[in-house]
Amino acid sequence: MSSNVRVRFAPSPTGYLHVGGARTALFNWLYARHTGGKFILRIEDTDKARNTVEATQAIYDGLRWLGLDWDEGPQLENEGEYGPYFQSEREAVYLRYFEQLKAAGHLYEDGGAWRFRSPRKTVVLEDLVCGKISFDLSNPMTHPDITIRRPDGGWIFHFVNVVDDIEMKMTHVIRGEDHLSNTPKHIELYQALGVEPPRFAHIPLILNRDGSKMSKRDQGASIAGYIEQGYAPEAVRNYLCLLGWSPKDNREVLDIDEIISLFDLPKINRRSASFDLDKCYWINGQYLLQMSLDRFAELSLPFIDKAGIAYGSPDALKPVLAIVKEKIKHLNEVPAWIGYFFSDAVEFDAEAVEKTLRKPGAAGRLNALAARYEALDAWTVEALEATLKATAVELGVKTGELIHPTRVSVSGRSVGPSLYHMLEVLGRERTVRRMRKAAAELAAE
RNA sequence: GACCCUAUCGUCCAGCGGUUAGGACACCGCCCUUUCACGGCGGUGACACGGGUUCGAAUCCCGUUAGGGUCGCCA
Repeated sequence: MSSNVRVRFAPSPTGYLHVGGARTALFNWLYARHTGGKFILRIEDTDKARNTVEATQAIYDGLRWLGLDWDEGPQLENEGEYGPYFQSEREAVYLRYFEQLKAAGHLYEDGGAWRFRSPRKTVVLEDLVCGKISFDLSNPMTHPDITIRRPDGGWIFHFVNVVDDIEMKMTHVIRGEDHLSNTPKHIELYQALGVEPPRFAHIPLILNRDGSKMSKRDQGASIAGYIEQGYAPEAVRNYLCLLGWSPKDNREVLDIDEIISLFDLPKINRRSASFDLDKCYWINGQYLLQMSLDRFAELSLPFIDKAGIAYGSPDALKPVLAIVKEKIKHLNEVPAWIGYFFSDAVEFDAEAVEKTLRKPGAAGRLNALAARYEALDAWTVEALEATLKATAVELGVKTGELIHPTRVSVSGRSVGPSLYHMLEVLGRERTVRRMRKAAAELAAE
């Protein structure tokens, strides 16, 4: 399916990609993919002070991480036919439109700056999300003429935004509701330029749990934070889709292809949404649980490498990841869950040692089980379990008296994957050695 | 202050004139499991308030209140 729909995400470089911005980009992207139209990225860098290479990079990184690929814009082999896609490089275009407005008498000078003279009428907006809204702009006190050019020649957002949307042939403008009140002014500009305005869709804002506006410092505000904490991009994207949109049938964990086919502008809520990190966390766990081992390994690798775990080859990693995968909620937890599989320098959790290893008789039980394990024919999950249970009967203790000390002695932790699977992957030699070492250290105390 | 938007469990989302107001997260029980999770079952918990319209209103209208947004030579 293809169409003439053209939508854009037009961020200004601020050094990070805000979840609100990411969600706006996402909805634009969804609409483009749903309609078979084009998704355009344009960098609104008219504010030279904040405009840095790193700040722009953060936008690319965030969008790419979320899988929001753009069809026209920076960083592409073929940027597209309506470039440049940086406002800082579009001076000539703005000048042309500026002269056009001036010649038609829409502009007047004010202290070196240039203002647009409002026609002072009622402007009616047919918003795809908010419906029909009329704005009475007749009072200059409450609706002053907007400035479009500074005395230093710099351009103002309202003007360049409209000019670019005209030049880049946008059919729909999907943006945050914070622009709703600016829209009648933009429409006046379109009309003065003799251009039919695009269709507008103002999407609700994302707020904090307490209803306050989300700022850079708030938990979950920056996309970079999700990357660092080990969220799966598909999970965050899924969660963001649910903020203001739903498939209307109570389903929540949805494949992106299905979301694309179901997504549409009129189905977007009008109510602003509070950001719920708990739910995002839950969705992430669902994705981790359901994803393939290969994908899990791919996403885990950066965290494993960063922790400096010497795993040898990726093949050695797979069996370990396979048994911890279902336990993990955040990818950044992976190193702590797998470290003891790749190093004998096991970190012992003080509380776990205290509660299980230091119990009376633990050393003796570990040695007894270690001896049975050393003599075991087949090192399999089934044999490991049967032997442990038989040993417990022999010793006249509950199986837990064996399971817990064994777990802590080999992994240093009281939580982990299923014990028998863990031992199977760890191997006989290391298992027995670690159990005996722990027993010896306990005896020496 | 003016203008604009919004108002269903703590949070997200269903509901679009007749429902015991549904699902999810979180929370609390129980089950499963001798770790931690997953999973299963159950529970607490909402139509902001006041007027209309209607046989009948969470749903439509008006007002009040509350929250948010805009009113820049920021974007």
